[in-house]
Amino acid sequence: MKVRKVRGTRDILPDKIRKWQYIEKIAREILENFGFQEIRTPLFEETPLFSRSIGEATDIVAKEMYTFKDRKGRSLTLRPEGTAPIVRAYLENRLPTPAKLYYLGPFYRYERPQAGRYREFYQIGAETIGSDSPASDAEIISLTMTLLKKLGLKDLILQLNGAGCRKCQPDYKEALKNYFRKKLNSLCDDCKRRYRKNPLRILDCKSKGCQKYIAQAPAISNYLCEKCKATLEEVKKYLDILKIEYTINPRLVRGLDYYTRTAFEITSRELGAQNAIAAGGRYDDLIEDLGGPSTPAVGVALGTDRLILALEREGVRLPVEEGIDVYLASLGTRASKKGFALVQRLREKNLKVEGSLSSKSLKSQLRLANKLGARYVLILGEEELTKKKAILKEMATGKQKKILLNKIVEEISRKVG
RNA sequence: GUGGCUGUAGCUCAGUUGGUUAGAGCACCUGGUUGUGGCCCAGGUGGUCGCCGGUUCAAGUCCGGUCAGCCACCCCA
Repeated sequence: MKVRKVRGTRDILPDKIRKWQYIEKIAREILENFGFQEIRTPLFEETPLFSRSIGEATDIVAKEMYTFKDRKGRSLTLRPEGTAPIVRAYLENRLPTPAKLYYLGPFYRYERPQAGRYREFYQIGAETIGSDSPASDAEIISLTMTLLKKLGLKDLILQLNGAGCRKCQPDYKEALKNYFRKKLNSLCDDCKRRYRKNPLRILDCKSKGCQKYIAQAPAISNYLCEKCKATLEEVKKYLDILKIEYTINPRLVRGLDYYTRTAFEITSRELGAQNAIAAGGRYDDLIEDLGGPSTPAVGVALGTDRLILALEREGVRLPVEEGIDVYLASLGTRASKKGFALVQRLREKNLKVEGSLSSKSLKSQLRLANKLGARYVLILGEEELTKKKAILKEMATGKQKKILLNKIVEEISRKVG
């Protein structure tokens, strides 16, 4: 039996990894520009960290976590999202407040795979812990938009909403329940379930039958408390200052229980059903819930896989570097030994150098050099050795000239550098 | 978790109403005379037709199961 990759996982192969590296490089640059610092937390944590923060009733906790027992019987879970581990690390290490942290890496959820949805998926995220200023919300949104635009995405929609807080959310949920109670029989089966579990989720049901009732449903904006209202208004003002376009979607809800007040989502029109590239919001109660002092916070998570998918669908070409600087072709054993040393010296000059390790024909060595995208090829054979010169060929033009062996390193690093 | 579509060389796909050694393009390798790439030409390597079982004299082709991918739902980044 052949061993295959586990369902919902992927190998990111060399021909694609440049894109990933480029995206991660740009992401780091922008995040650092915005004053965020990288943090790395473990891929697995104690299970209660997630079940308590994300919410016992959510799908993530109820049926999508990779939970297992270790050899001492402790219940551990592969991280299904990034915020809870960071809050844990923030509290455990008593990081200075406000803490502006970012992370990137893999996350795990047991879902049915689909394009843009994997069981091992990658996210880039940022969290500002310890600031209740709506400017922080706007800053988080701004950095996300800056990154997406810098990478070349155009077809984006930013949706914003006030999700309410501990004070006003219960009132709104009650109002929703009152409203839908009489219509329960007309709603789809999923919504009947949502009615009991989390009435907020009825609001983004896609079924036509439910839509018409949803349109008439009470809007959360009428139920927000003063603080929630003020926060939303301020965030909008800050976004206006930055000229970031958004639409208010009063029915935007997040799937994780810890979100409060600001909720936002950035979608791409290119993506189909799994169209959320980035999403986030405030979670002003989470830190206290996890045993810390009452601390406001706001964050965002970006789906790297979906980001790449959207870039591909929009036909964006990333400026990734390809090819090597020098390929050394050698003929004969004496030349290949000499060449081996030369390759090393060129590499020490921080050049990308490849040399033939087998004694193939010059023709096939040049074919390989071409395939590797070599800018220059150094040809070294018996003839060159006796004359103490090598041939330097520029692949783009095909021009070649002879260079003294002891001047080669200098000459090439001048040309390439 | 539910429904649907798909599954043939590394990749993209052809394979007639089930019938002899399963094809193409790309990729890969070698060659087109002495030590020179990209184009072109010639030749070559490569497939237990996802896997298991069934129907049949005979299955890549039909049926069932299973696994995987995709689409929608669900969920979410």
